[in-house]
Amino acid sequence: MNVVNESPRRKELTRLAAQLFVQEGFDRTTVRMLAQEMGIKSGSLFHHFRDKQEILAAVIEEGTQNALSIARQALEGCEDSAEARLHAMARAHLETLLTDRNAHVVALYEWRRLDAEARDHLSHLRDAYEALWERVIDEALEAGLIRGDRFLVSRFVMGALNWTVRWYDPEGPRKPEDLAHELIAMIAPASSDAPLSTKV
Amino acid sequence: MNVVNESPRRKELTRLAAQLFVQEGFDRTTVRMLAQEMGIKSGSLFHHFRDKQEILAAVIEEGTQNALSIARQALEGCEDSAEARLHAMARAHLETLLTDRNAHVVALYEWRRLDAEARDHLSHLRDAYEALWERVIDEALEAGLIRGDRFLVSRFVMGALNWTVRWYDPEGPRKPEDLAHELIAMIAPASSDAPLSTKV
DNA sequence: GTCTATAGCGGGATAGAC
DNA sequence: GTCTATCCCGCTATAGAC
Repeated sequence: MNVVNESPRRKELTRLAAQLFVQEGFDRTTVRMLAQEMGIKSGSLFHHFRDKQEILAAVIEEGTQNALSIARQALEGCEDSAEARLHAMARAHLETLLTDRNAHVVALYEWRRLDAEARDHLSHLRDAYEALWERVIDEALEAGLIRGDRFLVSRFVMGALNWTVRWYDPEGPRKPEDLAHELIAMIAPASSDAPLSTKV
Repeated sequence: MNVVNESPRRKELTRLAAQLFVQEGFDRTTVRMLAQEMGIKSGSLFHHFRDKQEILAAVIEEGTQNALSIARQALEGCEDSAEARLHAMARAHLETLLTDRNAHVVALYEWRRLDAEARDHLSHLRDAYEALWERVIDEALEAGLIRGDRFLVSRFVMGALNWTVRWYDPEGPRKPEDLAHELIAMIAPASSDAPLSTKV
């Protein structure tokens, strides 16, 4: 139902909702606030969405879908070294989180607010995105760029990236790309250099 | 006011509140739910706390204070290598997050829900805890155990640790200590070995 | 597709008896 | 320190006119 109903109007409303959800959190965002931001009255909102839950689901679907396609695009553009691919992935992730500052953040931080039905419907999307991450991590492990457990490394790296939302200052000197670079420098022993002797 | 008013009763109520805040989130936890968990009626709750905000502040103060003293304790017990200290710090952090599963999680995940006054009152506590982290990171940098920017490394490491709350399974095979070990193995090139030739 | 008006509910918090 | 009773408010969602 959501996947099909993609009128430009609805997409625009979804974009505005994402902004508010990031600023205030889903629970504290009222339908009145949403309506005002959209330039309509609260009653009119329910012509576009069945209920508040459906707005959240739309935002999260949009956010994950977007992150997924941007990440895929970034990876297509670099088939070279494992390090370049890891960097591209981290950079794409951070840009959807910190530059966009919208739907992807909601997807990560308000996932638990989805009802069972929506979680069920959207989990395959999230899984696809995480699978992309695990593949890139795998390549980096095989290349000897990093070391450790595949699962744990993925979680730690994504955690480090996801948490940037809490402290990153867009007005500051560092760009998302810089963060991506620094993170990889932190976990890859000899960045852009010979692999380790001890392969895992 | 909060600092002084530390009756055992209030402490117990704070502990119960922390549990609910973790499970449901602050916004979705009603005073009626809190009261029921405490075995009293909702009206009685306001004999112990002025309002719902004050409960949150009490939980976060407790959680941060506790994390701080446990971390200090852990560091006192190991004055040896920078790696041992880093490990002790990560382990202490994870245990207050994942074993306790209580106030420290609330302190991290519901900080934004504090009103301006409470944030002002509690920020020095949070700063003290983060300063502890930065000191340990500094030592590790100076020892050549890890490399990178002091500020960014701190944020990345804390982010990786804080995000574990989202995926860690207490029933699974891995203990918090294992996670601490794996994280350090990921960022320290030659764990428990000679330092790098390239000091930062 | 948007409006006004409002139903219906559940939230935080208070008052005063015990 | 806890109870009952209740106020008042703001929230989500609906109904029907335009």
